[in-house]
Amino acid sequence: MRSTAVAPDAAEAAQGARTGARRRQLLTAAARLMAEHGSPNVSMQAVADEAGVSVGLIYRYFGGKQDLLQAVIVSVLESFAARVTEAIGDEPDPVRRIAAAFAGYCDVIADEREAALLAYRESKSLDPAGRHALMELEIQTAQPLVAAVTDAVDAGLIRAVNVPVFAYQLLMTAHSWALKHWYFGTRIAHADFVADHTALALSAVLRPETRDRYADLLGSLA
Amino acid sequence: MRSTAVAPDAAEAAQGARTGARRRQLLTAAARLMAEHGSPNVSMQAVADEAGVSVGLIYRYFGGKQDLLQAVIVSVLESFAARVTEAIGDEPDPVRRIAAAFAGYCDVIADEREAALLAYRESKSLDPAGRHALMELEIQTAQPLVAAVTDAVDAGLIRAVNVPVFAYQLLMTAHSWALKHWYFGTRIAHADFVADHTALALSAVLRPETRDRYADLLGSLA
Amino acid sequence: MRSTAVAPDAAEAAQGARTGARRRQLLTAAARLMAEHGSPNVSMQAVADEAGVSVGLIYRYFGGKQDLLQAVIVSVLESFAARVTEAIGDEPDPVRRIAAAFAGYCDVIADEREAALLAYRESKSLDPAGRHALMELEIQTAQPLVAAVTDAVDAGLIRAVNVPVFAYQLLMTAHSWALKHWYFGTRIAHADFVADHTALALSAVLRPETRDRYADLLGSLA
Amino acid sequence: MRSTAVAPDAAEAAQGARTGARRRQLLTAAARLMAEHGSPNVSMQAVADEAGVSVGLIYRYFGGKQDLLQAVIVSVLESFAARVTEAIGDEPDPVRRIAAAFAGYCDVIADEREAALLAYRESKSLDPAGRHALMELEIQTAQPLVAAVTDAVDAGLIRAVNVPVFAYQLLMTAHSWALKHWYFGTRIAHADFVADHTALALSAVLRPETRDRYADLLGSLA
DNA sequence: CATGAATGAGTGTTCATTCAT
DNA sequence: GATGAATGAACACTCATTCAT
Repeated sequence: MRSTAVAPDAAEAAQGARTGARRRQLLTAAARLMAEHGSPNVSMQAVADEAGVSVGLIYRYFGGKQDLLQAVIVSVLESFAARVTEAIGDEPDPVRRIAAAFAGYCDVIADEREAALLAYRESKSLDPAGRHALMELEIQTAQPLVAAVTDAVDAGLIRAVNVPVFAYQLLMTAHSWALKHWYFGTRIAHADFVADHTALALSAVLRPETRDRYADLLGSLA
Repeated sequence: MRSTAVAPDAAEAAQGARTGARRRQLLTAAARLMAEHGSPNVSMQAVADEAGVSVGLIYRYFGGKQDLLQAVIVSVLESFAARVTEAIGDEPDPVRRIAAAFAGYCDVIADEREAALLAYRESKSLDPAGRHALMELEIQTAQPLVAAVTDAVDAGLIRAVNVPVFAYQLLMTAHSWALKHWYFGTRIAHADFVADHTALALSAVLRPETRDRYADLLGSLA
Repeated sequence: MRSTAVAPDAAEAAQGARTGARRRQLLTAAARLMAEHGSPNVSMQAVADEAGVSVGLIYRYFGGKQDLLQAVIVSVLESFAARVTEAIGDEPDPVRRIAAAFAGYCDVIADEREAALLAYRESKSLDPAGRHALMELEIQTAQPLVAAVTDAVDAGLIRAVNVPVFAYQLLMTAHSWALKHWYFGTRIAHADFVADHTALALSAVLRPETRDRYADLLGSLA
Repeated sequence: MRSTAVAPDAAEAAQGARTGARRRQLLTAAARLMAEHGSPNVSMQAVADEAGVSVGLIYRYFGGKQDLLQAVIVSVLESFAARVTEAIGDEPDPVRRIAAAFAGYCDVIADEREAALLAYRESKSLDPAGRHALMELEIQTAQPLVAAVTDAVDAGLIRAVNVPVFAYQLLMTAHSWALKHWYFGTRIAHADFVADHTALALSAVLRPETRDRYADLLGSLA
């Protein structure tokens, strides 16, 4: 180290920032390519080229290709979780919070359809530890929705459904826009897709006495 | 050779049978390995070993690895379609036919969980023609369900839902048992999973005046 | 053997004839393909297909691919030798016999240009014995020419040239039509090529006192 | 690194030099093996072993086996052209320049007999573009000879022969030392081969009035 | 920190050859 | 004689990974 004029901790912080930037740069490049072509069809050289760096550099920031793949998926899921949390905001009504969370999931996935498929496609080639980390992350991402459903049940607004089953149903529905985009893409607008599924899901669980209160969410099923 | 008087077409049939048997043998081996490890992680040598034949032989029956992969997926989907059709039987009531078809899908997928994931994971690496063939097949497989929903709407038994959206919702739900088995597997029995989702789906669309007739399908949501 | 009514030796002769026919059939097919694509690019399967038989059958008539290749080259060279001998006829004048032999070589090679290149291209992949056999054959094929030159020298019609050098010069010239066809093919008609080279060669060696006698062969160099 | 002040272009030049050295190293190894065994009988692994590097490295410098083969042939022909040009020197007399060029060709080919055969044997397996490049190169290589013959005709020193036919005759004669070395090698010394053919060729075309001037080139045919 | 040349194990694929029928 | 299914060694080529600079 030639320059000793910088305080160690400041240097570390600066380095940490630079390190974080590099990681993000590499993750973005890798995510773009892997989402488009599938991780096995993306060479480390291609990632390096996309990021505008040399191959060797990737190994300073990631342990290897598998590690990079896992980091990519984690970063994708984390960004999903963040966007969903933001989408819900501070809606106090549990039922409307369910609808908001569902819409949030749907929008995020519609925005990053290819990225959303990554986890489905590639988790098989992750090691058990990586797979477990992913599951934890996904459960966390689902948490806002699970909490909203629990609240709605506790508040007597909806029937006493099996909470995880119902919540994951909504999650899978959001995912299905990506998974079956070849089917839905040409048959229904995304906004209608979200509205229809919101109506279907709520129609299934709303107590008769609360249906009127959410008529706007039930649409034609009101 | 039992007899030299055998008619040529019988001989051809015998050869055809042998050829068909080999194909099936190879497809089975490939399906097992690819379902377990993912096609990119399965070498042709591994498939040959699993099938107990030499590598070269695979190329007599399939054009290459991609062709083999596609044949595996097609054969899986075809067997799914056949089993679903059989599961429905000749139920005359459209609503009960929906329930039967859904249960059929769920059971098939529960039986062959790993195989069901193949199409999701690997279709990215198929050529456009292959992908298109797969989509056609999946649409065909969904047909019984779509028809049942259409009949139920026409008969005025359920509300006027968007048929493909509702039908694919059920399909995705069936698939979700495989896609999220790490989650559901330890939290709910498959039979309960099917019953809960049947109840949820029907509860969402049954007209108030017909709910009583299908109370057995609605379970706790009746 | 069902039919025992045929005398053994007649049967053998018939069999020999059939065997010969098969060999020729296979050689023709192999020669066509190997001349066009080069022996390494021709599979045994391709030869079998071209000949309309099964792969296995080739191994009843030839020891393997190398043996087949050698047989092909030998058969080509033999047919060349036969055609050259025929072309010379019974010309009594040694000088005109040189010209006739040279023209014969040239014509044969022009007729079967691709076949003529086989020996040049493929002899490297023959075993020493095969290579030696080929050399013997080529020397035999050159014999009429060597004899004619020797006679012309002995008769005092041409200068005392180094016979093999001069004869092989003519042979190589004939071959050069095939070897450099990409060059000559678009620049000179084959008849002119032959005439020009006949004139050049004879002009080099004819004694002054005999030039007039062969003015027709010397053309513009007369 | 002698100095860190080295200008960028110097660094680039150093790298270019290293790259060039590697290419040459690989070309030399490939040329040696392919000339000896024929390109189809030389595996990339064998080339790598011969060059003392790993297989993968070859693909950094050449596009593949075909590209390597073509590069080998091109490099051989280029070195031939260079040596021939050098051999001719600045001989002013057109006839003597013909003799010098011919001798140059002969010597180069005698020196690198095996390499000279490469183009003949392997050009069939080149793609059309590669073949075309080779033809261009060969025409360039022949240029000094063609020019010399043209000059000799224009100067009235030799008869009005068909220039390309006569020039290529000489070229083919030079090549024939390599093509038919199994024949000539044991029958005539290379120096005599060159002298005899020089005499033959000039004897064919020299005008009577100039023969005396070149008696030294005509040898026994004077 | 950053580069990219170098490695070598591993891949999909071909094909000469054999042999049961 | 004739077939063609089956073999398995060999090939060209790729790419994750390392390390000298």
